[in-house]
Amino acid sequence: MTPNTKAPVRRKRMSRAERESQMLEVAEEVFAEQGYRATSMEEIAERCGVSKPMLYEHFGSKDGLLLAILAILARARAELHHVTSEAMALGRDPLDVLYRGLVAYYSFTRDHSRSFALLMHEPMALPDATIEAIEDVRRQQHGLIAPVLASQAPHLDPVQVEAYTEIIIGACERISLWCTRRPEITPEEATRYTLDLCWSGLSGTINPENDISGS
Amino acid sequence: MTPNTKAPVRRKRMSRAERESQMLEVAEEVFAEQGYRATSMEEIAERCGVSKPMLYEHFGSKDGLLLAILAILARARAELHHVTSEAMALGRDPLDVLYRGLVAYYSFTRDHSRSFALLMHEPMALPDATIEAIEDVRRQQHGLIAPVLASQAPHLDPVQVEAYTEIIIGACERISLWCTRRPEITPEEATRYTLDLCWSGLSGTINPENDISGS
DNA sequence: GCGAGTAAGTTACCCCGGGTAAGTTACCGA
DNA sequence: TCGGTAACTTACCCGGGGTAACTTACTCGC
Repeated sequence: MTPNTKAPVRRKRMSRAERESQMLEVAEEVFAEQGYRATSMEEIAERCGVSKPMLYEHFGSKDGLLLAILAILARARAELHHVTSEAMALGRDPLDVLYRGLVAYYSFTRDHSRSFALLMHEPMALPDATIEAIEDVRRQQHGLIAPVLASQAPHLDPVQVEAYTEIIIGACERISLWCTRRPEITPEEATRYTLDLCWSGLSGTINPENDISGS
Repeated sequence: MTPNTKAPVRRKRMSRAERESQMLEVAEEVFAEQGYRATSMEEIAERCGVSKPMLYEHFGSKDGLLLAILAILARARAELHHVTSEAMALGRDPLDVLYRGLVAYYSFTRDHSRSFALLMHEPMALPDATIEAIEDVRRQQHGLIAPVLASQAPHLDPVQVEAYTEIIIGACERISLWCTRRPEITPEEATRYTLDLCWSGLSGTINPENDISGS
């Protein structure tokens, strides 16, 4: 008798803009929950209370949908860029500039952690076991680096050791990827760059007397 | 008349071990060429001169095949770990230890660049346009960071600026990911850790008088 | 009010690619 | 030479991305 036996979900008709933003919201949530590859368009559509072709009407393809989500992120990012640039302009010295930029970056990634995870967390599309394999590589690196830090600087608290270790791992990954784009860089040079920065730091390199504006 | 009109590829029968290693070799190549998602089992099978179910016989699934490749990589990595550890044990001071470790790491990633790219290059499974979006984020960061370095340290050559920028980007990505695992870390703390390392470097933190062995 | 036009939505389908069941071929040892 | 088995094939299933063609409901001019 009750109509909901036949119509369990109250499917409302919506305007294009309304529907679109609802879809984006749902899709971001589902992607973040299950990863990109594991999520079917069917499921997103269902959760929107709508059928699959509607999604295609709005976004063209699964990739298109993801791109639309990323575009939102890009707008936020543009905002970040703007704010950061202004903050940098206010910095009195390079250290201050870096400080402001970093705080903005980390705040941003925290406030947008869902989209950000979608972007940077590779879980998205890789087979589960593979992610494990990748993390194994990192754990191994962690196991190599952290003890050195801990034993050499016993006064550091464990969280600090962890943070430094993460930084070094990130730096290594980035640089070795960079090396594939610049094959002329030898491992020794790569090492030198890495050590210059991680060991000596920028403080010695950047002239503290300069201020941020070029002149 | 000639038999190769009907049998273009000379499909030889092989022993299990022979076939398996051939498959791994081919698969690694094709994955590296086209990415994981874009590669079909059919194509790998074809290039092996064999039919699809053979792949499944050997590896169970597409993910299994990738895992088997990664396992090879893991063995090489174990080798690296061993070599690196020994090198580290020879290091006279922390800097030397880091130096040896880094050279080993970068040499390894270069020598195994194909598998390594497979592992670390996210292209693997993400839609192409998405990769572009991710790279956009990085380019933006690059655009923020590189000018600061360049203007503040004019004596650095461009390659160096690029390297340092890559390191900072890598560090930021890693730390912000780390923050999602440790939500109690504030952006300000994250910034402090990043700056401590990238600005001041480890040299001040690690006591140079300690030698590598704990005692 | 009422029909035309359009935007929102649906059903039913294609096809590709991962994965499998069942059958076929070639090698090897007794 | 013949049986057994390991290497291999054909022919299929099915889930999910993507589309064509059709239907429903709101809106606006008369």
